[in-house]
Amino acid sequence: MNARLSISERALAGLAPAAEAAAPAYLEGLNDEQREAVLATEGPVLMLAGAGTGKTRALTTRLAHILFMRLAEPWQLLAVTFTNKAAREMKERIGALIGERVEGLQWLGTFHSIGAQILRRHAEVVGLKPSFTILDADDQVRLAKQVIEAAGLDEKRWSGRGLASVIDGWKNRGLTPDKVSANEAWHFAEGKGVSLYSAYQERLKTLNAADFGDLLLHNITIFQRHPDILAQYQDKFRYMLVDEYQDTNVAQYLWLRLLAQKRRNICCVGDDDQSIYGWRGAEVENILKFEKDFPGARVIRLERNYRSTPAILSAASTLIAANKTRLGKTLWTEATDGERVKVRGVWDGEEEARLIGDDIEAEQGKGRGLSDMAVLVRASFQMRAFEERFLTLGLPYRVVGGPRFYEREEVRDAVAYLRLVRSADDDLAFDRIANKPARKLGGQTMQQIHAFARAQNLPLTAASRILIESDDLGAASRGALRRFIEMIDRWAGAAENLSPRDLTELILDESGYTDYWKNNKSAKADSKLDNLKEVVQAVSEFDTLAAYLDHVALVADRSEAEAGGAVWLMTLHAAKGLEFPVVFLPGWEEGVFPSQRSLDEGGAPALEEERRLAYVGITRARESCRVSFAANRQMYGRWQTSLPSRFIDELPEDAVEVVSQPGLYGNAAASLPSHSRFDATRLEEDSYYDNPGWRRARAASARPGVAAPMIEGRAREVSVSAGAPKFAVGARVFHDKFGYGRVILAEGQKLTVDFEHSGAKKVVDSFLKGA
DNA sequence: TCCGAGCCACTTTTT
DNA sequence: GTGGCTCGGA
Repeated sequence: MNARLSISERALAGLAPAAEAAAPAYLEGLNDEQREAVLATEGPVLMLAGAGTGKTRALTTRLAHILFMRLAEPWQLLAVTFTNKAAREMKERIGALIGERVEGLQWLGTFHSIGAQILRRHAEVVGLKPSFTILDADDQVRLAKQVIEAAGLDEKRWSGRGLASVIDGWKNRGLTPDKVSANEAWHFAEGKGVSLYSAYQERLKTLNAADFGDLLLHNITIFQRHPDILAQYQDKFRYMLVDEYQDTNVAQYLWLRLLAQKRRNICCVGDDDQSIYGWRGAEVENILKFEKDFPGARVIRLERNYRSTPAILSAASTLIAANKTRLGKTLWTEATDGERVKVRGVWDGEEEARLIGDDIEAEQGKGRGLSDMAVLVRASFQMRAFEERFLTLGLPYRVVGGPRFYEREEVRDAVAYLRLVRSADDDLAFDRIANKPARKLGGQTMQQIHAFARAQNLPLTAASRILIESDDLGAASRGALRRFIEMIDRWAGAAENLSPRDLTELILDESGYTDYWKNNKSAKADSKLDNLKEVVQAVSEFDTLAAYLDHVALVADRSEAEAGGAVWLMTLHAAKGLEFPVVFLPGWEEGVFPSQRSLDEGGAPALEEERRLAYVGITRARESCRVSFAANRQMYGRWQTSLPSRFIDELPEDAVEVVSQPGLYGNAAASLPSHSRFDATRLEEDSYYDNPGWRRARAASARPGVAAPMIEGRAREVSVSAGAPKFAVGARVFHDKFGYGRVILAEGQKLTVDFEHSGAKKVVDSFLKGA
């Protein structure tokens, strides 16, 4: 074991005869595994950190420790994260430990921001100028579209979006056009995929631009072509730290491996059970094969959980154990009590939203803060039911996600002006704002400019300069184009003397862009103007236009209003890394979660990823975790009957409490003339409720004492209303699925209707409208 | 240039 | 059910 002691471990041991006594204060309060993760500074380390096990603490302490021990200076540490938020938090927490030296951590950031930093220094190696523009997803799609157009392909059949995503996929896997296999080239446009990819890359070079994928891919190319450059970084980075390693894609993996090859002081932190980004290129494989990639790697498991109750942990652990491809670890806690995971079956999506709303109000009544509660959904379309319900209740809520500030039309327009002023070759920016506001540069004129630029192989601005001196354009268009180009030139000149803020104000004013929205009478105009002011505000925080534009492209965080007192509503993906005392997990139905589409497209591995998503969901909860599923759900305007999610069956019985309502099934059903409402649904599909989860739900609800309704009052309402028929025999009705018909038999809620097109069917009254 | 009709698709989404 | 996009006409 001694041989495996790291420099820092030996250093610490050598500090004093009693190492314990000499241990620095920052090691106090760490458990054994965390401490091991902090001290094992030398050689490859894989830190498998389960949910809620104090990962962030361990890794920030580790970095601080390296600095305290003077094993490296701040600028010799490479620490990569996926999100800006994670990078920021890490920096703050290290700062709290080491003080102002934290400012020297210039290589702490996201993969993309660090990739961009390196690329700016060696841009010429891959044919770019150091001032290259970073394109966002939207620009990428536009560019891809142009490439498809230029190749004369049917744009309906082959969308820009499609090409962009195929190219993205290749870039995520570290493939430059020459490395894409012939077989894969068929993934797009019948074999033209690769030539389109090459054309796309050529266009990027002409535009002096890089997309997100390029930021890393170009790095790899540079490292491979110039071993001397690689060696320089290998020497520089004495210690490397990678957060969320399970989310790395192949390109990121290759990048890391190149950099770590020499010193091998790489510490990857992650949790294979929380890998939920496979669909955008993440390879769980990376974390699974770490020990193979780095022989002699030390694997440290953080399994002691400080977040959740035993029942929540047991539910999560049992569920995730059904996955085959995992390294395996078991969370444990010293906590002993706490409530079990509640599983509730409801009639439909609306009722689910209503009951969760009631639960939230009940918790609030008990003194729980609203921001202590979160509703986590699989897909954003599920949010609507909750928003509607919360609005009705007047319950403050906050949606995390959605369109981000820098993705909004007006913000992108304003930024496009700035981009064009900074880099005249930025054709995408030119295209975007040349005629916004309208300045007589309509589609006709723009097409002529494009055609000329393409023929001469020039950027649009350069082409425009020539065109305004020629007679190729009509007098009106020529004048309009001249005024536009002169405006750009004037701003570019002004940029020398003005602060970014003043320049931005000047541009927004002189271009007429602000007036464009002032004159717009739509309801959106006000908020658009506000957002423009926000842009000016944001710009004024930067010393140079270039710095601002990089910020926009790379650090464009969603602006999350930090207002307390609101229930959280977000997707499971967005919830990763967060925790809440009370978590609601609605929509656990086959088809919704696991998502049918995911299963169709990804098969067994995709199912495992869905299961990991369920695991992430459950482990967000500290005290209370409430899963629910609906028997019926309206999707895309159609009613669908659904099966409880297989994940519900995978939860351990003893950690779960099934909470159901009378009137749905169980006791109250017995009081109905012949069938429960659920029996009525069985008429349509007999096997739906013949599965273990459902049988268990029924059995549990029949057991007295276990199935106490969560909200008694409401539940009783449901059961009381269960007997009242809504339509009389002979009534004309409308059904979403079957159309018009006439009621021929009524038994409580269960009606037999003779439909005009599909004949007699047994249906439930709630699916019917009067007609 | 702008607006409405028709058509389509529709998980997750950082950088 | 809904929103986004395209196309054609005013």
